[in-house]
Amino acid sequence: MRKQDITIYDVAREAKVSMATVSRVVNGNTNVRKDTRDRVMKVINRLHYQPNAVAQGLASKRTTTVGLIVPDLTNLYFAELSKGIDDIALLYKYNIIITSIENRLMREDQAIQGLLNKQVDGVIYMSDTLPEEAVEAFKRTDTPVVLAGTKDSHSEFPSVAIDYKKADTEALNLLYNDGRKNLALVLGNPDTVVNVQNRIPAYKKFMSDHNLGEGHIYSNVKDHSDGYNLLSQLDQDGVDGVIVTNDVTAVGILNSAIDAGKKVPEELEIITASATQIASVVRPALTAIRQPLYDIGAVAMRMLTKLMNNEEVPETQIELPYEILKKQSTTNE
Amino acid sequence: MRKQDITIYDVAREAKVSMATVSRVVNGNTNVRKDTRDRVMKVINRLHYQPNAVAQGLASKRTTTVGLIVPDLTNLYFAELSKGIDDIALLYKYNIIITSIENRLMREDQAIQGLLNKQVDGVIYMSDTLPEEAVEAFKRTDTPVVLAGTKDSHSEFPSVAIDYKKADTEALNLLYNDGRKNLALVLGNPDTVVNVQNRIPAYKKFMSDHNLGEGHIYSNVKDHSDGYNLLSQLDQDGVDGVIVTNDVTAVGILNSAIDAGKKVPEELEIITASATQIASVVRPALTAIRQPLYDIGAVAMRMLTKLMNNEEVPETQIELPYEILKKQSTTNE
DNA sequence: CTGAAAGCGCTAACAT
DNA sequence: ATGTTAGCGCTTTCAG
Repeated sequence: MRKQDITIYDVAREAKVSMATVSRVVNGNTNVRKDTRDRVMKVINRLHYQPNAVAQGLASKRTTTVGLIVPDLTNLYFAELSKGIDDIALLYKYNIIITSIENRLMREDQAIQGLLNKQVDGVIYMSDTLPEEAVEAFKRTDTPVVLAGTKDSHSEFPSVAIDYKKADTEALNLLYNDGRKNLALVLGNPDTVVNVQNRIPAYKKFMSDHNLGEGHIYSNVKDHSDGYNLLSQLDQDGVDGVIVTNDVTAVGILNSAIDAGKKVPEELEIITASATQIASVVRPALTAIRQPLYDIGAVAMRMLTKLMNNEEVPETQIELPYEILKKQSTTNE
Repeated sequence: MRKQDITIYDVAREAKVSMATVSRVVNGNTNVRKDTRDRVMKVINRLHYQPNAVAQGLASKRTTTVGLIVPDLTNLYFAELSKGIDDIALLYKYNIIITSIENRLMREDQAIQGLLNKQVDGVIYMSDTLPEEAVEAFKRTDTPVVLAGTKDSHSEFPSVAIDYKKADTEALNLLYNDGRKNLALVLGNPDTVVNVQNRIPAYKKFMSDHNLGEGHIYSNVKDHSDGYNLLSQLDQDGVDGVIVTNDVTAVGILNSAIDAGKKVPEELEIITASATQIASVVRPALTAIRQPLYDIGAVAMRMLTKLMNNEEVPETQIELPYEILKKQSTTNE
């Protein structure tokens, strides 16, 4: 496979020690006399020896590799989560195998099984939907899993996220205080755990608490173009304030309004429930629930390192603080 | 490691065949009688046997894993490239190990070495800079490498990209035909191969061919805020048309202009040299050189699969067609 | 502190 | 068509 294939055996021979000793110095085992350690190190450097991680993995049953399951890399929401994960993984010397499941050729449970076959030491799961087969796949294994930026319906798995209910309620309240009474909620997939258990109930409760009627929930609005096309419906329904879960979708609505000569925020207020770089870069900039995506990823990965080392993890259901960033798509009165 | 650790040996015993035969059916080897194959398959399913990819990798010296080296996952340029890579990798059943090198804790050659230690079957390199140590690291190995969305200075490595010189010249010409004479070039890192060998020479040649003087090249303008702050300099230099390599940077300039009440495109035309989703989502939408990022990634990965199988690859320096997307940041007269 | 030896789970000749 | 037998390169008892 490699041009030069220096093995631990070559080093042992050259340094006149056993492979066991070489293994010890490679792994930083302290039970090696300083001068033998130095001698071995010298040979390692001279021969440019590099341990074969696959062989190490087979022998030690640890691959120092974690698997990431993510719907779509080109969605900045996941990219920013991944960055937090990646930085902490680097810190703890773990490699990352990424499996993208947007492609319909790959189901969630297949993705999980594939990672387990690769003997990853842990998995971070970022998809907003966790099908039953995926739950089963996780339960069949001892490999630890952490959910990042999402939750499962029974809180069976460790997770790092924010309090979506509270955040949405606060956002709705902002619109309400700006005088908006015809509030709408725009969702992508309406069947995700977060939507079913948090966003939709929070919305319904808010509407009923404030006697605002049934309101309007729009589902399956997933990208810029869906958002763009939704505007006419919003107009028709007389919506004057809207929470949009995905910020690219929110930008679609915004651009549609701009192109139609509809004033944002005067005639329509928009809040995106997940701010990525895109939300801050458009004009008018979008008021947003800022989830600490990088931190969510980082904390999730940190928790996973503990789980992989069988360390004590006192709290496995973590909620990080969010922030409501008031920008130009709300009047903020 | 796993709760249930069914090995090929267990299957062999239960199916009353040798492990070799089990291995054969697992790997789709045809030299197995149909009824034994069926019997083995039945046991595999009953026991939920899953091959240990690490052991397979050690024995076969192939890991069906490729390494990706990427500067920054949250840059859509790389995310879109990665998506193309990922889709083709899935098609050919390769897993992907991602190594991000933006973090200063990780040098290019260390990233490469790390991937080689993991015994990846191939590497796709996406960073726009390829330091000498990285070149050396690649040369020390037989593991194939493909550059995606970038080039190396001596065309030593297979690569998939576009003709940057031609594209830039065409973009400059568009500005010129719109009547702009004070043209500028805005770069991130000025020392990348693409900038040094393609963009800067193309710019200089264009300026001199059209007697437009020295022109202005601005370097190290890397993000939205850098772009935002650059506007005053552009004003000072009387620039009326600008090519910006990074589209987030371009948006920074655009937003700065909007906020300063400067009309785009009337007073300043902007073309971004790499269009991601962001370029099309801002208003006015950015005129752009549309690089087929997804395709570049896909073609690079496809080429890598051939290289990994020692197949013939007639052309290793591939240039894909680009497109100039005329949008609202140029007048397009 | 160091070495010998037995695997880790699988593939790949080589036999039969 | 199937079985036998060496490894792949390393870690990890177990002795000493």
